Amino acid sequence: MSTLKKMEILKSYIETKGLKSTAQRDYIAEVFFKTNTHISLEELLKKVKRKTPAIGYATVYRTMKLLTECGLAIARQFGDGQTRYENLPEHGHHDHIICIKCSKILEFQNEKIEHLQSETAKKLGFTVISHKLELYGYCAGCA
Amino acid sequence: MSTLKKMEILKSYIETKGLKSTAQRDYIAEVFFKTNTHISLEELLKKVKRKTPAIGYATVYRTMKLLTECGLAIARQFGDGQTRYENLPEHGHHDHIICIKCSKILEFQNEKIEHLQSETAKKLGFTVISHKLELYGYCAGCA
DNA sequence: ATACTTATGAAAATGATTTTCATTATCATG
DNA sequence: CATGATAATGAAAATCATTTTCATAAGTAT
Repeated sequence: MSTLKKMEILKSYIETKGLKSTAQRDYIAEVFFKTNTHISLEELLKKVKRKTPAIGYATVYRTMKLLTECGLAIARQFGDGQTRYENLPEHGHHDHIICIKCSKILEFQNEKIEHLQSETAKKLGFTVISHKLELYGYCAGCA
Repeated sequence: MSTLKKMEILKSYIETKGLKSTAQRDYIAEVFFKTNTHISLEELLKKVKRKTPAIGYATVYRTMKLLTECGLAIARQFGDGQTRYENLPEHGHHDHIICIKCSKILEFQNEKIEHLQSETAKKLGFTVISHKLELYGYCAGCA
């Protein structure tokens, strides 16, 4: 989904909820929609402050909560104590592999796994709509 | 794996690390190994305090860290801000498939998927230690 | 028993996130 | 376009889970 489309969704969500549109919120969302990693709040705040140093971290927290609420961001905890926010990918879906020592996160796709998943589900009478797959282990550097 | 076997593993882990065995730690581990849900530290502490009110929460934290380290517990975050600990199931590992309509949860096992996972990880330079796989969809009754 | 080291419990510290509060900005309406 | 009601902001304080500190109390090898 494009950034433009996401901004539209946000706008209409704000309208339906009777909220007000603000420059800070729009800018935080805009910066976030440009990311393609699992960004922590701290990192996002740093990015945002480059142009708008006056912004407070509470506002960033509030904005990310809003984006999570309306489905434009996915909040994930990988076990290092910090929530990371994932921007919906432009094209399709991916899974994660996380280093339990250095917290490095890689993304991967595997058609065969996806296929096996729906097959396994079918045997149990289920139709798969979505899934979450996270692998935990040691990366090359930490092995 | 039986509770007894887990206690043995813990004991040998403690020995190899040059740690000392204590009544508190043993008791916390024993109580934890009897659980079969995703228990929070608070809940575990409450259970433990029924018999040993003098125990401090720091000790429970320390013990769960130890159990997690030696693979006898799995720490999970479901997004409510609290870490939950999963006791290794009696019989091997399983994943979950969840109906998004009626919330039914089934467990399943699939060797092929596990194999593909470690293969995929290897290509990325990772060694897999554990994983989380959750399928979401409609069960037979809700399709 | 002794000496050395680890474990414990209570309290303090930490770090991420949330809330409070005074002030400012938005927006529908007159 | 002024107004009034209400939401949003930023800074600071509060909260909550978790970790660390520190003095004291075991555990263990000798």
